[in-house]
Amino acid sequence: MPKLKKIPKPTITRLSHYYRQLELMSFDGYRMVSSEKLAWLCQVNPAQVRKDLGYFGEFGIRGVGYDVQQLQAQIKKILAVNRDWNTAIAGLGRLGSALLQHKNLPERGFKCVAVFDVDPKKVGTVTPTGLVIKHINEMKEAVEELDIKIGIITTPPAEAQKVADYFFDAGINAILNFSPTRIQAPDCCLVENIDFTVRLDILTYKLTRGLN
Amino acid sequence: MPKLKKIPKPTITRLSHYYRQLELMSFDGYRMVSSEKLAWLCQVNPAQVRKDLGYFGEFGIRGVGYDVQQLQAQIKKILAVNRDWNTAIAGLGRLGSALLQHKNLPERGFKCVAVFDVDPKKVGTVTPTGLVIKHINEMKEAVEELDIKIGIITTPPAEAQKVADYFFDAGINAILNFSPTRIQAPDCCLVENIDFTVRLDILTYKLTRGLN
DNA sequence: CATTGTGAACTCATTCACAGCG
DNA sequence: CGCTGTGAATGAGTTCACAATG
Repeated sequence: MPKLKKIPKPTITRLSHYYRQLELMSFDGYRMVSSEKLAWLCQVNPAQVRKDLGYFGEFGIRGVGYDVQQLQAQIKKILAVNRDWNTAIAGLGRLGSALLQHKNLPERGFKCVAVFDVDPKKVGTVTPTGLVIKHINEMKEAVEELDIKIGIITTPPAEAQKVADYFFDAGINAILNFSPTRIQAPDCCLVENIDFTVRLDILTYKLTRGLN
Repeated sequence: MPKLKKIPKPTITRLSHYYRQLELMSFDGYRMVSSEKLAWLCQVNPAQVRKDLGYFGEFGIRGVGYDVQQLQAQIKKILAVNRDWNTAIAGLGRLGSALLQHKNLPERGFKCVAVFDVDPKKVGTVTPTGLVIKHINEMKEAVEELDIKIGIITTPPAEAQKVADYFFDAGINAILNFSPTRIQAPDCCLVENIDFTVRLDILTYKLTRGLN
């Protein structure tokens, strides 16, 4: 019985990692897994695994462990990835195109159903995935028509906020932002940032201090 | 005088954000900034900004604020990005190619000086940036010769660990991993992961719970 | 006198340790 | 008996609140 307690943000991140490992184990034919083994695979503490799962229910069998497929299904439901999610990519440079054709995303249920740009050379042309590139001012109609739930921003930094505002305006309230910009969003909206240079900065910092 | 206290990991991430905002402000001609303004720009608490900086020294002027350019220079030094860092990309699919040609990275001093793949169709050919694609078993020599410090992995997940091991073996101990794989690394080595699907999972989770 | 720098208070997250149970 | 589930203990990180000061 799910304790109604506040769930730590890092728990969600870890659930995603558990999910992937369970997927791999399932592939490899494993039927059961202990918190210890799953923890080892995800490089966390076994108690952490049990606590994380404990926020959402009792999924294990004492003395035995967790049923791999069953736990996978449970986490799928928790993360709400037991369904497809339509996405749209704005900014069809090299990075945007790479994401568009990235196998991983549709496999996991993230379908890119629309792409936007402002470059007149691109707008109107067809992507390798068979989508006609739309102008960002066509966003509102596209979002409604195609039931888009997540906006992915791969524009240059200078354009990112503008594009985000278009997305919000079109009724999207979840954004995955690849541009190195802090996006200002309304309270009702979510932004997840993926910023390479921040991660590289962390590496250089640690490389020059005595590691860790 | 830098207090010799343990520095929280999130502090480094935020320093990178401060750095970018200072860069932008510097561009826009601002000379001074208060912790309050910088905090607002980075969407954090002003006390957080002061505490973060406080770990490394006293950079401000009481009653006035911080000198934009000076603070920028200080953070540059802290993050060790006041110099160039040579990188290598392994896995020249669409994502790897996109990163290779990404303007942002060389601008910030991250120079890709070598690229690796295993595909015989790719090895030996020349990238748009003028690099001859090498086979991963040529890594050791390349790393020494070209003084590569950071390895970037953009291979499919199944190859990631193998490529990481090649990197470690070649004497690299910092890796930026774009494949959705938990990489096992020796204690002396650093891995930063950039995993889109985890971030998308966070969005879907939050979208289906009452936001946040 | 506005704003920094920082100990102290607080909030959030992880780990321990063991009771509960199949 | 072994492993889960969880309250209690610990640890990490953030925010408060105010003294220090240019």
